[in-house]
Amino acid sequence: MKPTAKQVAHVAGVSIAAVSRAFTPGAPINPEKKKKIFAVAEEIGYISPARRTAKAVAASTITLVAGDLHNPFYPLVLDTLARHLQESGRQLLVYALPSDCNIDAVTDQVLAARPSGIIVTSASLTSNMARACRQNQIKAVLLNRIQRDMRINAVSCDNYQGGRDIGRLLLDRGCQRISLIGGVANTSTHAERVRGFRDVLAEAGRTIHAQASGNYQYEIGKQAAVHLLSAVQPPDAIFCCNDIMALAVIDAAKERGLRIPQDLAVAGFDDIPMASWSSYQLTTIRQPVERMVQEAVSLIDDPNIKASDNGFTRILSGMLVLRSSA
Amino acid sequence: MKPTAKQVAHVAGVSIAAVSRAFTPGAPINPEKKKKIFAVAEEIGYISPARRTAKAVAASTITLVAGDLHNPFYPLVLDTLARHLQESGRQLLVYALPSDCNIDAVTDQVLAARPSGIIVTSASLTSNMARACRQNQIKAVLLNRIQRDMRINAVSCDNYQGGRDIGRLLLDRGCQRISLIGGVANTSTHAERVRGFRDVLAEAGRTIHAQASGNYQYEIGKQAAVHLLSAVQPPDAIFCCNDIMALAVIDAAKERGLRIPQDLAVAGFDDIPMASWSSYQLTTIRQPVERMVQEAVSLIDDPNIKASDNGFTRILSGMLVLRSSA
DNA sequence: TGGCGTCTTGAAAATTTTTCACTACATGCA
DNA sequence: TGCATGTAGTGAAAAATTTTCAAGACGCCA
Repeated sequence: MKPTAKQVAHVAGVSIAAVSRAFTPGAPINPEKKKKIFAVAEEIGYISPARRTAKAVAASTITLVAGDLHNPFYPLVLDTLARHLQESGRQLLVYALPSDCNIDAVTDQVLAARPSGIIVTSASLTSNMARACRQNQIKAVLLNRIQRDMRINAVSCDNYQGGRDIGRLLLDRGCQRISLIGGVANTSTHAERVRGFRDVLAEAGRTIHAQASGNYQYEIGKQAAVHLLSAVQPPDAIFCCNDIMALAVIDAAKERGLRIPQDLAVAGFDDIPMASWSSYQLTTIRQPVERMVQEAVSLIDDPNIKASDNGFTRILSGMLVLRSSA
Repeated sequence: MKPTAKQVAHVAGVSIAAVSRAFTPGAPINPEKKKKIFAVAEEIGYISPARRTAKAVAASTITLVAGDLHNPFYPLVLDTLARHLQESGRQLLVYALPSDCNIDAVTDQVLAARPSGIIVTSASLTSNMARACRQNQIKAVLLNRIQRDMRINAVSCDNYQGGRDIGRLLLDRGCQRISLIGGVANTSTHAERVRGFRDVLAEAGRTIHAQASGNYQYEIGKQAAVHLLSAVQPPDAIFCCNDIMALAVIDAAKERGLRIPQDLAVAGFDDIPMASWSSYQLTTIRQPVERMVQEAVSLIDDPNIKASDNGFTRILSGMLVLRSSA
């Protein structure tokens, strides 16, 4: 038996007209009464035909929640996603997280729009948000990040293999004091890139000569480079966990009159457009952005995957791009 | 007298149930009959309560149509706009124009979503799109571009004054062979920046020593630089109409062993994050992104401004940012 | 040809939305 | 202080819309 507004009115102790008014945008109703009506409606599973229509219209929308649009890698993701959705007549909603907020700051807004799926990138999913997505039957996908404690869908480059590839390359180049500038410590991108890098060094009987943290940003990455290059035994190679930091390392090295790669080999991760600029010519791992976007949308579109499932993870190979920095 | 579904049914020669089905997503109805019902409904001004609700929900949405998210200036615009809208409980829809398409490619999609306003950036508005916005009572605003033939709202940096400021600076620096790399010829950003630059040189009895076109892109800008620097009398200063091209010029100059700014002074326009990187330290005009975004949203929100009005233009001052490149 | 399944349709029933009269409350003015 | 006015919220009832259901049309297969 399908729930009706009449039942909502009975349970909430209001008139049927009040229930209808609660669901009609701009109709006069006491806000507290409106809240109560919505609570009861949700409890018994009632949704007005008008809201159902609004929901159906919104179902052709996918939402991107982006934690960092200043890193040139993520505008690429956004651009690719927008074009991909447009090709199938769909729309992209974008939420940009302020740098001092976590995703809980936008959870209510994001879910209120009833998108058919949510893609989160360069931000961590909170358990609050994960629960809310499940309750609202809205699928969420992490893009370029994996959170194993969250049971959430994820699409990521094979960061571990990328880290290995760079480690192998620097060893092959004969580098002796191979060092590392890491990203954000509690992210899978950082952890896996470092783990792959460290494993391949260990397999060759080597350890990371020196390590600093660059928070995935140019300025902090540059400070980390200055710190490492000031050591008594400075590195002769640095793997940076993303390109922006690697470009900062190159800048810092040049300021000290170091030649790239003769005095210092530098490698990054991402292959942002700036990596190919003449001042940098950065050797890096190219993330397969097109494929990653396709897979994320696929996960959302797959009818066999439910919002309440335990999460699927798809790992896609990156590609080593050789330029003159290492 | 408010139009009813009963009237639509009478005019279209169908039942009231058919009219309701036409407006209910997923309800079974012959597609041709559906089209006819919508046509009649539009003619007499009928919209079902369900569709009215969907429309009201969409009215808290603003759409950004972006022609170029690869230029780091525009992700900044997008990020600023998204955050600005979120603060007032609104949502941002994003459409990314493929590089071989004009805005007509997304007009139907964009308008079908019934946003409360459309912001177009790094793309030209077509007369088709302008007309469609007026018919649908949806306000459009050009951001960082002005099209005087379109009678459309626009918000822009004072490109003319910016061009003047750079010209004045290069003259003050004593540069003799002051040259120019332009952007995209039929854009207001190009035209005004060049005009300001040219006017200030003319006022000092000078002309532009040499000129090339860089299409606002790194690679083409670099080719233009190589061309200018290969001349018998190469420039000792180059003003590039955007930062990306200026960074490419610096790269090209360094490849030739030229010192910046002693052998070649370089200036740009935008103040993207990369302009402050150590390899570049670019002197440029900073566009007031926050203010521009605020003004664009203001134009959309202003109840006294109608979609059918002749268009308002707001010009905001940029700021000369001195670094070591000029 | 008959049976079955699918799609579309209008009449009628069910449900939702809107209208209207009323109440309560706040504000301004004499 | 009392009265008039305006605004916001409300439920009953009228109006409008949506859904249900039975019927017809059509295509396919044995």
